[in-house]
Amino acid sequence: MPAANPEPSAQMPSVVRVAVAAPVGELLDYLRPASGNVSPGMRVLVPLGRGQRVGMIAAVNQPTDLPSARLKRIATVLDPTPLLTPADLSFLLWASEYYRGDPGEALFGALPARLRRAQPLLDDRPLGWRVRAGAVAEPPDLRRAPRQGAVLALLTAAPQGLTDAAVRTALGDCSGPLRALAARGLVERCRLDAPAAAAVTQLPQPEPPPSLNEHQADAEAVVAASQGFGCFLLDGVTGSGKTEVYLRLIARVLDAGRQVLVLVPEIGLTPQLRKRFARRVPAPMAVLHSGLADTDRERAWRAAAGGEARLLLGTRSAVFTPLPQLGLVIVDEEHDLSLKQQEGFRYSARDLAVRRAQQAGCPVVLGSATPALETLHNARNGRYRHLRLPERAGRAVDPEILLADIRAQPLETGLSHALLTRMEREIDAGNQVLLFLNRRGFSPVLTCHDCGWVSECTRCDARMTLHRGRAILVCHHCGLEHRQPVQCPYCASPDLRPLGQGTERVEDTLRQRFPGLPLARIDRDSTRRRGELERLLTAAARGEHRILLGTQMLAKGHHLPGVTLVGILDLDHGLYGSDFRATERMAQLLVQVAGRAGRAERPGTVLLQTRHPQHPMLQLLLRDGYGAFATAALAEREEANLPPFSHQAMLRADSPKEQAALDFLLQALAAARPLAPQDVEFWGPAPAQMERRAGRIRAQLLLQAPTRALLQGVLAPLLPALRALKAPRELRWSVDVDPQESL
DNA sequence: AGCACGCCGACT
DNA sequence: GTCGGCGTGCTC
Repeated sequence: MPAANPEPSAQMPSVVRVAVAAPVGELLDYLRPASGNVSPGMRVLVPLGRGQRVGMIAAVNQPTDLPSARLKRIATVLDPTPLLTPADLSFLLWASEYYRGDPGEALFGALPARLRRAQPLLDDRPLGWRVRAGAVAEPPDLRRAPRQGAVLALLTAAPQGLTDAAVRTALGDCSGPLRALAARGLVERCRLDAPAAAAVTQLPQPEPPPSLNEHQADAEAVVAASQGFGCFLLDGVTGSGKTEVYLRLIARVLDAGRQVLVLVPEIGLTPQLRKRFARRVPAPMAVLHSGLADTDRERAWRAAAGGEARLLLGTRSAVFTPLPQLGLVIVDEEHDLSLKQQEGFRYSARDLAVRRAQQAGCPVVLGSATPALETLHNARNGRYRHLRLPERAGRAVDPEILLADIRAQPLETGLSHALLTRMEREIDAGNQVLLFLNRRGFSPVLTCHDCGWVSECTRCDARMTLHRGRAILVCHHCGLEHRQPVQCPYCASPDLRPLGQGTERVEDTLRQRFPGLPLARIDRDSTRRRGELERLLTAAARGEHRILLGTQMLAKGHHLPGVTLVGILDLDHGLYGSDFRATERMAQLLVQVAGRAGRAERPGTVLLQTRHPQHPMLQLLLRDGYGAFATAALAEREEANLPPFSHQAMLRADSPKEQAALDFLLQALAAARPLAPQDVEFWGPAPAQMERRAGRIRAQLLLQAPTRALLQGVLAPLLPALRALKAPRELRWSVDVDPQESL
């Protein structure tokens, strides 16, 4: 690109390519603004249709196919300097192309909320007051307002202005007098040029690092020795000290003057990790996750982009944050589903992290005790270096896993006699017990004993869950709520019975069975309040609760040293689930939950209740561990030609109208077939697993190709074709490249 | 996503 | 005869 020639000749109008904050699906061409310079990464206001929209310059001096009559001119340049570097832009545009998203959505999605609108960068200088220029030439009579007089005198003595805090320190609370003076036009609000408040946290004296065991040291050395880009799978059992390896690598990279990006699956994990990093990392750190207020988010983003923050810890969207000196990327719990965005722009933060490291020419470390089969496959075929931490750090012993065959067993609210007996034993011995049940609420369905009525959702093909504490029926798929009926809505019988159990019901039973014993239920309902999850887990880690009962939330990376027994109430749906990833998910969950037990010196036991104790994959997992399970599961995938041995894209459609989604996907199939080589397969269109959800009828069409390149080769021309299809307004559709859920 | 254009019902 | 319902199509 001829950078030396910013003003091209008049005959060949060079054009600026702009990503507009509207779902137009492509970059749009505009003429340079009448005045002012533009560079990629600056935001602009552009005319679009009748109105005006915010846009981001993606490229300048570009050729165009468009007749000049259709070209409009950039109206306003919003930023004096680019918000994103060319490298940021190329990464974001690559991502939007790979996931077939809208470039505008990708670019603006990467910005803090205020910057998505036309607002300027946040001004972090402290607010203060100063005397208005020329206002005191003729001092007014303030004898009857001595406080105003005092404030005015104070500010006159400090013509550059004083912060609110400085005024308060000198004269106490003066908000009234200041407002009065401002109303008279004597003083005004201003920004003071003091150092901006830090968006970064830093502790002055880091803790000394513990020594590494041999495996940790080897793993660390391998990554540290790598030059430029390299992808590493840090495959370490729970408690093997992955975080310690991260910390050593982070220290090296920070010492070398570069930045580090650490991605974690969920907000729930950030406070713990943040504290641990803060104790050990002697450099400014910023944190980014969805729980932050807009301004905090913008401060963290700016600190990262400006290079003040040396370490950025965040959830999936943090992968898009500009980090000009990126020297290391870490993805913790890389197998976790929440690293995949499941709505709108559907990207995998893990896969993008790899791409990002490649672009930055730095190593990326994917850490997990239960790596995704995709990742293991990459490690085994040599694309990733496979680093193993086979031992638990310290003196911790692997938990013993027992199966409880619950066929034809009497259960007490889903708890077998075997489990209850063991619970009593551990509790009597003063230990903690963790119970895992991945179903919140009281019972997944309410039925009428007389007529057989069931609590079906009116908008979904699903049952409404009884939440007895709140006395409501809730649909977990669309959020619909009803008051808990006191009699059958169909036959008016009062004999309504909850069927099956969720955590709320198990909690009830346990409180009756172990009266007075401290118990914590940890699920989405009990941790709705901000910081509640953190509070409960901290208390749990201190041993305050003797029984911990919870869902998925409880399975993720929290250190609970007092737990000696883990009871898994029901994972059977994972054994025969219809999604081809169901067993992989089941195995990961089982190993993750099991990992909560016996992390300290006390040996742990895991008791898994199942109706399929003979299931071969379950047997394999328990006998030979996750690695052996994964080998067998990968062999099955290869046999069936499923990912990672093929590559998929899911086309989904839904509409309130009965046939519309299927009709659209039939058109899509007709459009796609001619674009696809022989070895690209189409499955469907077919109704989705839950055909009706939130009042919409859903269908899907799966594309499967032997390589990513072939898949992308079909998607590239297919998307414009789909946008051109005539579809009724109420129909919605989406593409999901590398879908993680195929139902 | 906006925002207008468009072609069929109840109003002055 | 119009005002306007929201179905459909475009935006450089």
